[in-house]
Amino acid sequence: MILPLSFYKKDTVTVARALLGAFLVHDSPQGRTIGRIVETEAYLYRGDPACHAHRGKTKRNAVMFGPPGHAYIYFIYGMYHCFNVVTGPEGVGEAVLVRALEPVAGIPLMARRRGVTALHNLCSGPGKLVLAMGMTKELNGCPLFRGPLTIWKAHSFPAPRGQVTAEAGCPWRPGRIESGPRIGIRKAADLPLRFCLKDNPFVSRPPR
DNA sequence: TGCCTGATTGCCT
DNA sequence: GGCAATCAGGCAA
Repeated sequence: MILPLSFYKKDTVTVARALLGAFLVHDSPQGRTIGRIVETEAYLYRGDPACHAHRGKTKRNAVMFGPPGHAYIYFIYGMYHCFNVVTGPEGVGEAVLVRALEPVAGIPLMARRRGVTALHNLCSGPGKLVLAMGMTKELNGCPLFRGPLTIWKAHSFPAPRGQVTAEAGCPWRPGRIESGPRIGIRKAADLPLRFCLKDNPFVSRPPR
């Protein structure tokens, strides 16, 4: 079941936690890839200087101020992109950064796109997973409940050809979520807005 | 294992 | 003009 628009209308931290275990599905011309979300970060409109929207709407962050349930993909460090899920009502700039996936399907395609083969290295970082999933800036602003890029509820994805990874049937439970400070930011570096599945080997780095 | 650095470019001050 | 929600590789311990 594809997560409906209503899923994204809850508050941003709730969405960041609820996305853990869900499946990100991208149908590209090269084929389908699927990854299970295992690490997220929340970026809040108010009281969070690290949030792109903190200083108001600009050309770059405009999508964050649009309706929830859409992709916010931005260019960073001259060579990478990061994928976010827009949350909060229209006019409020909040989003959830997806930081790591557990590869589920289309793994050979992911490996080709990344130029590496180790499973735990395919999607273990925000820049890595965008490459592995074949997402581009063209998807910036696209809805996540219809179209080529969708997010499916944990436990609900009908695995292709009956193939399921061992972890695919193991969605998040409250006790299995760990939180801590976000990664790679200087401002508001102490806020505990990073969430990941406890002991999951596919996170970008283990929580401190 | 872990720290440090270079690569590379669009956007904002 | 400087920075940025990153990554891979090099080098030291």
